[in-house]
Amino acid sequence: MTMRASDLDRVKALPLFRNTTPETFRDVTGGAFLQRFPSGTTLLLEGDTVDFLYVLLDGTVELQGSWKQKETTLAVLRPVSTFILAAVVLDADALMSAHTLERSEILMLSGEALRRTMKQDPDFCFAVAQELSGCYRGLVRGVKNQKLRGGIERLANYLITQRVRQGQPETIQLPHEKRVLASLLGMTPENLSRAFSSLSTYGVVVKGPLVTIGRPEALERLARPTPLIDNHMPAADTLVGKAEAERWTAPERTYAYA
Amino acid sequence: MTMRASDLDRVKALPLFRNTTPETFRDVTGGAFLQRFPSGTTLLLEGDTVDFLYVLLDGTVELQGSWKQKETTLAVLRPVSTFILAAVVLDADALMSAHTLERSEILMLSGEALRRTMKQDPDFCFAVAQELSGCYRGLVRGVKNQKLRGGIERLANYLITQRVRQGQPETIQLPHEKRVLASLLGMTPENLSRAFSSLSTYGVVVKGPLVTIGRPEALERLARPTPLIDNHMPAADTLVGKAEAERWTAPERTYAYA
DNA sequence: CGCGTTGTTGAAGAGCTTCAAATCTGGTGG
DNA sequence: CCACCAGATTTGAAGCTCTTCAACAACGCG
Repeated sequence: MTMRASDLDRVKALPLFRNTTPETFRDVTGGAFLQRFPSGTTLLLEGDTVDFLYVLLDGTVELQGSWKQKETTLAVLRPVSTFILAAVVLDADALMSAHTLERSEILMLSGEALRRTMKQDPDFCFAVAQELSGCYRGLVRGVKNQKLRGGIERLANYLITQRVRQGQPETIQLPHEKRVLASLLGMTPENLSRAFSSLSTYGVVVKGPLVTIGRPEALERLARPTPLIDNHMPAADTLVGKAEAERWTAPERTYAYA
Repeated sequence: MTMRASDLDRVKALPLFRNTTPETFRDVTGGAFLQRFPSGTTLLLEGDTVDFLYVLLDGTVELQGSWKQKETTLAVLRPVSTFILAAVVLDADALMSAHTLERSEILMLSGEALRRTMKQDPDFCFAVAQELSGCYRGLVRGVKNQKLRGGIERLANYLITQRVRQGQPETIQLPHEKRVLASLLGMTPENLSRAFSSLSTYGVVVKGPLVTIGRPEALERLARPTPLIDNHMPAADTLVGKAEAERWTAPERTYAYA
């Protein structure tokens, strides 16, 4: 319950709230409360009624879906991210469950208040629509990634995306356990392990959570990232020509829950 | 360009417009125009700038994504459906291409006008947010379907969904070519053909576009449909108990582009 | 009726999963 | 601080699923 002013500032900095008036922001965050959860806590189960918009302020949250004893990871969230916005807007049941992968700090905003405020403030409502559009497009990218690429290709593209996000270092750090990554990429842990081995041909060396990408160009030739799936800006020197470079200008925001 | 009044009525009946004021409806449909396209026409390519919200009034449209000479079907739309709403809201490039599978009638609404109207009418903006939420949730279902189920299971569930939508007849009709269905289900045409054969064990008999489901209970035991993925209401007599039945009450609208 | 497209079937092989066992690793209690 | 343990990762072997290629059959449109 002890909410630091800096926490609210971080929430205010989210695209969803960046341009809201102070009044609207107060309306939405009015009945909000901050909670701390230990690692491994289940926040929400598939099918649960959703009463709050969650905002992850610190820690890591995994969203997953399940069927017949199988589970799959739909997204791994890091601060600062909102989640289950769509269920809140529709006042519907959750389609995925959420649980913490680390000790986490989560702000819970009243869904009721959010819907009410949307109807009062068209600018805020528009921001919600934009956020939802971005989430939707993130999922479209995810489906294309899943249906059009094989496991090794998905891993290769994942590594390239991470490299870009981490500032193009030679060695990147995997942001979570490999079994979670495997589930996110739609494969078994064993298969992920073997996929990493296959990539040694392309200069990829794995040491625990550290992955060294020795020959980025070789990896990119295999991965063939595209802005229509991967939504990131690659290193300029890996691009073939100006025409191709232009396709990469102005990447959208990334939506982690995609 | 000849737009019948009945066409506008059908658009007005869409969830997106059902509760809008006549003024707002006029604002959005103001500069709209109706176009007729022959079968096989490409309406939009991945990466294209999107200037219009499309409304399919008659015919069939396929949405697909591609990568490295591969293509996959993301949705098959039938009247009355809107598409590429998310790209319009963000004024962004299309992530999927669209083309007609039959001669089609399509209404094109100005994206500019749509965005302007959203900012003026909070109720309409809220309706857009609801629509986007539904689209998002449709995709979440799609990802779960794709990642958690094998090919035969996806086909079995597809057949059950069709049976429900067509009013539980013993014999259903496939709404499009099998190769399109295969792509939608994320498999090759050959594999779909073999999947149909496998289902003969469960009372499924295929004759061209007609599929007879001889033993629905057997098929459901294999398919195990769930409201957290399939979003339809099954026949009451296939449910095991009251508790399970309750999980199926109040299905959401279905979003075909999911 | 003919031809091109669509659908089916067979065989081969690539990709992925499962099971089992052998490390490896991080975190905990002493 | 260290030994220990549970869980995570890797590796191997076997088997299943799915794709690919090729050939053939069926269908539908002109």
